[in-house]
Amino acid sequence: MNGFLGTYTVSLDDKGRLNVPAKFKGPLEQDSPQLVICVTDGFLTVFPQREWAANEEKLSHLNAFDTEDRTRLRKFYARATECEIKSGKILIPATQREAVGLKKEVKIVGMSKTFELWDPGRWEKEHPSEPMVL
Amino acid sequence: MNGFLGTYTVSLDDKGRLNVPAKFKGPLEQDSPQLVICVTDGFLTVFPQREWAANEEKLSHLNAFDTEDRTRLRKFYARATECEIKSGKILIPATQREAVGLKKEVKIVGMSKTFELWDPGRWEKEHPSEPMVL
DNA sequence: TAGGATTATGTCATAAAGTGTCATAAAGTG
DNA sequence: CACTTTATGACACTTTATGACATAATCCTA
Repeated sequence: MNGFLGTYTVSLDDKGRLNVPAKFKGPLEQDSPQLVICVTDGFLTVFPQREWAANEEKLSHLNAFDTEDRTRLRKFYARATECEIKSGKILIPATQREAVGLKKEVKIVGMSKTFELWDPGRWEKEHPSEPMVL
Repeated sequence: MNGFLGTYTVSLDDKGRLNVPAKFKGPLEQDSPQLVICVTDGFLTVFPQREWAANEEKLSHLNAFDTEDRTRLRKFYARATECEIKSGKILIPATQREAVGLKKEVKIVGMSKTFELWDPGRWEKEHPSEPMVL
């Protein structure tokens, strides 16, 4: 398994639930249904439970008594929400949908260990097609 | 075995499946049926599982928390899709077919470790026959 | 705290996309 | 030229995506 790969356009249902494409369901559900959704730079990042824990680990060296470190920690934690896959769907909390402007259509973009949710308009604007370079 | 060599013209069936020529089937299936198809510069690149993993390796120094690094990672991952050879055929996802303009006929071009899929028209335009020079 | 409103969840029906298999045609081989 | 392998199209069947709806949980106010 290569992790989350590719770009899909999927829909949110009337209640704001994301229909997770089949290719992402496997990896998500086998780990655990738990996941963390985090407001990043104009889009949402979805961490499977295990991956979130791994990242948290990396932040453990930061010092909660240091002002700058505290700011970094806060960025990480304050924008995150714990969610769950249920019946193959993920309910994206309204505040997070609004924070990045998600409407009916959503681009879901694999990033290997995590994946991202984008408003299609913003996605197009920030990712004009260019040749891939390794 | 010398890897993928040569140029063939093959067809996609009504559902967009590529009929893999016999010469490519062996190398593809003996490794593993898994492969990754990636939108490159106007054509598709097909990586056998193992080869993809090797390329991914090259990105391992990038930091998923850094905005710029993330952009590079995204270029790599977002254009890729995990696929599989099944019954000697590979389903090319509709989005990828559209991205590079594949219709019924496809040029399949060996590149040793990987191979490429081209729309014949574009192939001719970019590769007018000329003597080969090393 | 009861009741009404809002938000969440499960399930199903339908349409669309993906998959396996086979028959035939074409190409390659000795 | 007979035989084997390969490529292609067709079709039936399975899986997936989506919208809709019914039910359940939660929140809020009177």
